[in-house]
Amino acid sequence: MLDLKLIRENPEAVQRGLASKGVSLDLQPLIKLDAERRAMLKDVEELKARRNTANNEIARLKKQGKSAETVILEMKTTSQKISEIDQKVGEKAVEIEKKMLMIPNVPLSDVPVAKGAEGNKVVRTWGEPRTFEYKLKDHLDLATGLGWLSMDRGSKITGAGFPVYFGKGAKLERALISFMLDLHVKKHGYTEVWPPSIVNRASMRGTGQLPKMEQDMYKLGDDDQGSGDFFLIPTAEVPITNLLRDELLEEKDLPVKYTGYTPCFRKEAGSYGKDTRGLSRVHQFDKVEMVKFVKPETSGQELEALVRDAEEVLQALELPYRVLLLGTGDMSFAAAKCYDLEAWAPATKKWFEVSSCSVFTDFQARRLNLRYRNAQTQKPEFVHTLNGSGLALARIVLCLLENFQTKDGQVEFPKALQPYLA
RNA sequence: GGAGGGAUGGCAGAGCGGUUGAAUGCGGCAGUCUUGAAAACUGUUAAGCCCGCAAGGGCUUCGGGGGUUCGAAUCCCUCUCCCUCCGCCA
Repeated sequence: MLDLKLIRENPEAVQRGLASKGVSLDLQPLIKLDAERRAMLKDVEELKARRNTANNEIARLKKQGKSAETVILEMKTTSQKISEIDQKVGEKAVEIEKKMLMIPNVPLSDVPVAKGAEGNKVVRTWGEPRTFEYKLKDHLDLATGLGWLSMDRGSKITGAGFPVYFGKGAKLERALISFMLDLHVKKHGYTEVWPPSIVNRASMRGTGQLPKMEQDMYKLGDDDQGSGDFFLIPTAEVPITNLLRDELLEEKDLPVKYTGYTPCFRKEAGSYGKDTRGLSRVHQFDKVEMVKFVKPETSGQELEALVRDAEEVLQALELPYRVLLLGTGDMSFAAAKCYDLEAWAPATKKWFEVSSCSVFTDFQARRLNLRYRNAQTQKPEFVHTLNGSGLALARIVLCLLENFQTKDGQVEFPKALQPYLA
């Protein structure tokens, strides 16, 4: 959520920021609603001030044993008026919030402005795509042939896009999860978290998946209005970031760094037929995520550190990759700045996004009502939140299979992984 | 699933229709003492919103929503969550 005050006082700048994200949204109706609400608020607050003094008056009169009838009579009509205006103010506030929740975050000033993916910039690459003197199988043929993966059986028991792993394929998932968590915990100083994979509506709203992207989420329960409905998480970002929702942290406790594994569930509505072979785009996959809560002034450097933490996994796995700084047109709803890591798949001959590292500035913190007490001013301020995949498994498996297959159709996994596969 | 008890400030915990925004303790901050620290003592310390250049003023908030009342942290209804006991269960 953006700061309403910012929108009120600096609508042009906000409008420009939104436009760079490809969002054409007229802020004027919102600004008008806000002005109307504040005007009414002023009226009702005056009435309430009068009521408060009258209440004291009544109490005093009663204590003295005098009659308070005239004041009470006056207050009857005043209270009536108050509740009428209060209701209108409340209606405006609901409308305002509804609009506010639909407005995306604005990009930071150093994000390249572009309409679509063409604005993305490769900021660095690591490793050389290997060349092979023998013909490569793509990951699907390879893994299916080895008996490690079955998309067909996944379709049978659930539906298209739900992979089933067997034998070494299954163990590979477990190995990657352990390997990544160990790296982030032991080397990068994150605290390991094992959260639920089902969250409530408030959590989905807190990180920004709702209300905008509801059609992309798997939803449980049939209660559309109430708070009792649940969602399967699309990423561990949701449960882990919401862990601290509605809390007031101490500055000395920042940064808070969590890492956790969860399965991820995505409907991927509207992306059928696009890049869907094998493991490249599935409805359920495993992911290790990193989440950070930081002081605002450090969030820039924390983003760079986050990207490096994710890169280190790829380096340890010896997978050639490139780092993309996303342009304004390709960024997600809540992000202010985002780097994607893409690993090379030599048989499919494509770069696959295996990590996305973003800073959300105070956008999520506002929705989450997550603040810290500034040690100097002693005032609560919103934290900045960040998260990044470290990394997303299905596609990493895809890349590992294609990069490390041998001439005889086997797979020789990178050294770092071998202790976990033993 | 059944039966009870509870939810109050950063935390712990009083209050149970009218000077209660809320006692007290802890924590935080400032000071006294001290070579310095600790201890002790003194003072101070909620958040959000609105008006205002500011000084300052006002409103709201005692889990969420609704109701009763001139007036609700306090009474009623409802939802959510937590605790205890019983049942069921990996």
